[in-house]
Amino acid sequence: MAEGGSGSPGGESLLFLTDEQLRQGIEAMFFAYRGFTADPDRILAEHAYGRAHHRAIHFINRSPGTTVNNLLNILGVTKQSLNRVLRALIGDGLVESRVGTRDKRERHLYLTEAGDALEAELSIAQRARMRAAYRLAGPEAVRGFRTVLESMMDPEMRNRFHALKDAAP
Amino acid sequence: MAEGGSGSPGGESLLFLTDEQLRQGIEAMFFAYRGFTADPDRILAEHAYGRAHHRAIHFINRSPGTTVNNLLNILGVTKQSLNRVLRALIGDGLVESRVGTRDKRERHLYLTEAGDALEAELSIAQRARMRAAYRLAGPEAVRGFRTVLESMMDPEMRNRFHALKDAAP
DNA sequence: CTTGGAATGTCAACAAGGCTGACATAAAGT
DNA sequence: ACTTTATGTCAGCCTTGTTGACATTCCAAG
Repeated sequence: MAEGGSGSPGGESLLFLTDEQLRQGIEAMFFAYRGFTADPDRILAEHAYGRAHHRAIHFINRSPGTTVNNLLNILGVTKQSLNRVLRALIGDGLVESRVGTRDKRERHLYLTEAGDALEAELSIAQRARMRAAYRLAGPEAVRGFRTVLESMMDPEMRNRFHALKDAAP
Repeated sequence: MAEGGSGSPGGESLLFLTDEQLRQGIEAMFFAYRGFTADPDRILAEHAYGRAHHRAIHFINRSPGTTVNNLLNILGVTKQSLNRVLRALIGDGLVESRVGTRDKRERHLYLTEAGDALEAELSIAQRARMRAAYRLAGPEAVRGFRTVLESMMDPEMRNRFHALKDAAP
């Protein structure tokens, strides 16, 4: 209506940009995300945790020693929200919080052995779903998948995503 | 660890199935979904609604006259949760609920003019983000994107997704 | 050395949107 | 006619997000 995405396509094949195609993409994102979180959600429920705990555990595992503030920016929640989750994880002995040596205001976060175990349980399940989808779709499709997802991110999030990627061995 | 996704790849190029690649895909999904919902979230906040309202509005628009139970299955929430959202939308005059003629137990849901207006506002914003991402990535990547997302869905959700697709003109 | 600002943590209150349980009503089956 | 099933509603609880206020601790600038 406003942008005329469903108008007559130009000379090239722009049929993949019609409103109907876009709507299907939107719905695909919705349904796929449900599948994406389904397996971890089941595991988390057994441990009386939620997605918020999963996210914290994931990114602490990804960047051991990360500060609370860094985690805050990655997760995009308030410190009060994150603090509630971290308190639970620290209290349950899954996460260790060490006062910074250089800057003692900072708390550096690490997974304990128990935290590592839960992280492994969660990520193995989530990777299994991902691996099955990747295998079924093939490498070509996976490249496209990654390309579109990156284009969909806010620029700031894209930077964080790349920073994480590049930090990996 | 458990499935050995990072072991030596087979004869073909299976490097896209390494744990590291899968982890990057997982993180890409997380960050992309944030972008995916960001624009609607902003609009919804102005109207004092949330994502739950958006989802209901989207699928009522997609299948006018759908029953509450059908919507329930698509959204994957309890009827009590959905009811709270529907009551608000009906009370605010965005959705109309008509008692079924054949089976009077059913309520058939329709968007009013006002509901249509909000739906348009939301979906225009969301499609704009999607369109930009699609255009940047190109048709080939979009095909891959769609393929991987479909493979990631639970089978039941994949069926619902296809049913919606095929119902479209 | 003092002070301002930044990083962290805590407490309290509140809202959105999940959930379960209890229940009313209409339709369908026996 | 009575029971069962399907559907929708209401009430209450929980997680996880939000703001606001405030204490603490420390670095760094004046």
